[in-house]
Amino acid sequence: MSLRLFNTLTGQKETFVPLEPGRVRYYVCGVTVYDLCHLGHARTYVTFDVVLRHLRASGFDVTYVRNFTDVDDKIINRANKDGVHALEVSKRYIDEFYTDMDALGILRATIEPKVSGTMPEIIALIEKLVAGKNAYVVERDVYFAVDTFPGYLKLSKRNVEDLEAGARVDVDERKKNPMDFALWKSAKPGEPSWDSPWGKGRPGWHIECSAMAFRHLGESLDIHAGGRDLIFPHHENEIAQSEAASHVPFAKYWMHSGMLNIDDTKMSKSLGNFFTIREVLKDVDAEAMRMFFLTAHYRSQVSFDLAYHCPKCGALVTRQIAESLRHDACAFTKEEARRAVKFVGIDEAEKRLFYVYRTLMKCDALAASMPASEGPVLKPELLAKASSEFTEAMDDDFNTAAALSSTSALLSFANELCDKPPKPRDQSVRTAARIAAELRRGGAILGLFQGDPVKRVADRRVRLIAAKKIDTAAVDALLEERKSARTEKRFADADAVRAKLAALGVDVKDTPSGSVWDVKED
RNA sequence: GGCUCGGUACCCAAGUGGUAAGGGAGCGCUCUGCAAAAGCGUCAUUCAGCGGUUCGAAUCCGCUCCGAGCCUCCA
Repeated sequence: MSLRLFNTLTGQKETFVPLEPGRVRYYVCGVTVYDLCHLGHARTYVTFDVVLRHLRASGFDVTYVRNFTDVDDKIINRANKDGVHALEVSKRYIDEFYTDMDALGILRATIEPKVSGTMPEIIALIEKLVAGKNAYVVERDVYFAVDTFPGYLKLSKRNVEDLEAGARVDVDERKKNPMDFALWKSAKPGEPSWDSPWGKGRPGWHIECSAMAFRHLGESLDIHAGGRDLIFPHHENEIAQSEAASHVPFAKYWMHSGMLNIDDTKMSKSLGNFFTIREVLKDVDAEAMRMFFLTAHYRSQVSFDLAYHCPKCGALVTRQIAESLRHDACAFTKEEARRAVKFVGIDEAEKRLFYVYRTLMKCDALAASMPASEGPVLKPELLAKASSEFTEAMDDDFNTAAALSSTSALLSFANELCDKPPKPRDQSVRTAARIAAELRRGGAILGLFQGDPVKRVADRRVRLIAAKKIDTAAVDALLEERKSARTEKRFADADAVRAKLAALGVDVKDTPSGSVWDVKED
């Protein structure tokens, strides 16, 4: 089996054949650093992080370039608003970007260029386009002439008439065609600017990516990726300016990730219906968020569902009620209402994630109970099937949802095995070790299951105790009370104590070595 | 208005011509003094609707209904 991926350019799944055997030139459009990242960014970068990991696991030597757009109108606006220099704004949000991406386990790119560090290349590229008559200078601005590039709109599969019918294109008399876009914009007073043959100014939005890709990867890339919303105009314009200058195909494969919706509408800054990554991570596990994204195919649109609860009585309420800050006799603050919002999909993913970690914990314990030994394992066919299904799913256009489901049989078998290891014991021990290794192998490609299970489970417990405000001293006291009731065989009393503990959100588990407790799952 | 994509069980979701993966919830069972965890079983004669093509359709074609995205800055 070989890797197949969906190419936006051709509209179909194709076998992946890199331009140079064994090597992949991979470019992903990065963020404009003027604000904190939201969940939509998280989904996109998790998606392309998995693509990177799978390419590498498949044996490719990947050069991964992901840029930072640090010269842009929105950054300038932000700088003016905050009364600081534009570069301070971008520096700050690059740091914030790393904080969020690191939390989500997203790997650093091989090269992470910035627009501000690529000016000579950008200017040279624009000069080349002007010299080749694909671009023209008007006063101190430079525009790309879309009519000079026959392949224009081949990626988004539109035609100029359709776009013009939209009638939302800026009417600028100075452009030869309304679709022409700026390569260089002359500086307005107070803006950061760079010297150029056309005077002080800065690059237009699209040219930077072409210049950065050319500089670090050459004129032809294997894969160019980004969010679906970049297909037009951003990627379309990148193709036009790059290919007009180089006369070779800019990227062989174009990959686009689906949008993240909230309440059935795309999450976006302009609509204001967004959650920043970090505000959601206050309430949920980062790895669970990552897993949530991977339970759906990367090209499909994912809905981020919210469940609204009354902060006072806990009842499930409608969004309208939650926003009205009043539910029957309960009244609450906006902050309380926000804290009571449940992220349905992530909560579900978190349950599954910790089922995996508990399973790994049991496998590790069994594996460590005896020195490692050589020999056959139990159900080798189950292991082999899970492994090949996982790889096949990933090879089929990065079908992470199917890959994840291929681990199910392995997980239930692991639990069965660890709970009652069949004899001979050394065979069970080897099998547990093999299953754990296989789960971790697949997990590494998804960027999941790499934590220390004991630590992850313990940390989650601490987090849930804090979130549910469980009084551990009270729990311990009740546990003592129950212990004496049990030793005296006063089971009715013991059960009454169990009920009290349940009311506190605590589950008690009686083991041969005594009673332990955990936070009750919702 | 134009162009795309989608509608699969109570919920999430894979599957794009060979007879409906997986997960969550629910229910039943095993284990347990009770419980939890874990395991097992059960849970869509059917894939928005209606026609058509085919030996065979969730998958292909046509129409209808519904939802979303893009056409302006967006991941």
